[in-house]
Amino acid sequence: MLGGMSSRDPQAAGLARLAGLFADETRAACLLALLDGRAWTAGELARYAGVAASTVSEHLGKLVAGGLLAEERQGRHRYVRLADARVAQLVEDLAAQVPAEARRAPRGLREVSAGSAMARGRTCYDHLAGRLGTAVTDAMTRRGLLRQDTGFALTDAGVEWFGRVGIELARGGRRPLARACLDWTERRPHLAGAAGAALCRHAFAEGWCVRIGSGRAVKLTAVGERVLGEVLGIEADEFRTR
Amino acid sequence: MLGGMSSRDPQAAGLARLAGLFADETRAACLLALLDGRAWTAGELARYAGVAASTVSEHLGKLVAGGLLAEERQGRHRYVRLADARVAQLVEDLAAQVPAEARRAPRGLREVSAGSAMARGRTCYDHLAGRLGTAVTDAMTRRGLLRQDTGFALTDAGVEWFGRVGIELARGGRRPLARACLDWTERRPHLAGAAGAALCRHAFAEGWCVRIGSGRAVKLTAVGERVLGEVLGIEADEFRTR
DNA sequence: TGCGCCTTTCGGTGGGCGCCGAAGTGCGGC
DNA sequence: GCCGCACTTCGGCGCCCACCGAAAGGCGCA
Repeated sequence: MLGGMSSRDPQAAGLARLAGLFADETRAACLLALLDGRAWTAGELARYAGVAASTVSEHLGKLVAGGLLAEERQGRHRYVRLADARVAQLVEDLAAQVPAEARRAPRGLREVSAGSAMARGRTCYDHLAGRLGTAVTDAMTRRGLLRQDTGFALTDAGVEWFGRVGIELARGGRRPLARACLDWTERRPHLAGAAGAALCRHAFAEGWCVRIGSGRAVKLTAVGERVLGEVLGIEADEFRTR
Repeated sequence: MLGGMSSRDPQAAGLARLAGLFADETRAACLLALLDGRAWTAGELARYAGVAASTVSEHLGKLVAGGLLAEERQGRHRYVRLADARVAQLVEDLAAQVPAEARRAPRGLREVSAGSAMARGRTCYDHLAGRLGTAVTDAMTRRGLLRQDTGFALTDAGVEWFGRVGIELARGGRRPLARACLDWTERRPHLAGAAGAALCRHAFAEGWCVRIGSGRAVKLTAVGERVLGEVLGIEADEFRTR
């Protein structure tokens, strides 16, 4: 009936090719690392993933060719980052389906404290995640700014809230204003989309939170704790206990 | 530095393993076929994918072991279907990222007419898609039953509408009531989630639409055209023109 | 009970690909 | 202008895996 079976169904072939980009442990590790939304050099990724520089170079070539990464050459460095928010969402969606038992149990004091810092707060591409992210999302839901009972959308009061706090929402773009992103550590949704990104950007700009070291972990400042208490009514211990 | 590099990062390993299930053209073709939400036998999938029965049998074993498919043995037949709505959403999400140019251009009159039937209306796992799906979604948005401007959620009026039409919404489940599903043919979102599934189930039960032959294409009946005009104000030609 | 269909198991084959080290290229710094 | 560092290219190795045909297993039907 058919011999070599070259290109039977382009849809299936495209899906397989796309999935193939994720289907390698080293490439998957790179994509997960890049979920912090920042640009990494090839060498950093090689050290992070524990493979030779030549190996990671080939992987990055495939990921760029496949449209998942954007690259920027600066002198002798090659910086790569996730191509756009759609790619970031795809990585999130796939990672969220990974069975929970396949998570790493931290070994040693160093990893435990790094892990708990990540659990407290971190960036997820361009928005806030961890307990910090879910606490903000829950508070917005409690206050009627966000509704999750019939889907996931800002309410009119929520749109107004953004304006009152001084965060500009870019309407009209192709990107949805609000969307749910499943949190790995909390196993509950937090606010993503254009509004989540704007909120995160504002939080850093206003000093509500700062990055811890060079990682994706994020720490709430004293200012941030006070402001979030004022504008969202979040109690201070909500960021610590669960 | 490191020899075998066994299990470096369980998260990355899990992601790679999951993606690996999609990363084969034959398995991808099976998953896309199963997106119609129904159960297929192993033999049907083998013929559809154009490979030997023994080959598809091995693939199904992996997909079941990986949790993507559920199987049911009936006599000498092995029926498989997508494990749950989460898996279906994952397949949709991945398929939606496939570059548009990788779509199959239909060849021959038979494929053209089958393709246009699919474009008019079809099921997408457990909800309606194609022009039928987007027409319903657009009408609900126009009437203020669904809001897409600040996310994607039913409004209070929308919840009430479901009750008035006689569709029971299962609240309280883990599944979101409304969620957007990107349509391949229309390139626009349509209603998915628990509400989309309930609407689709109701539409079939009330004879608003029927399946064409044994495929996933769906045809609106005269009754359905009239009822949708009454309850959503959809003009008849909205299903045909775009 | 025996035949036929659907499915599975098994052995074998070929190709694809992830990995490395070594050599090469280009840029920055001393 | 030379050295060093970041990255890339290349050759080669080894493993994994999709594929098939042949044979075996299980079930329905006559």
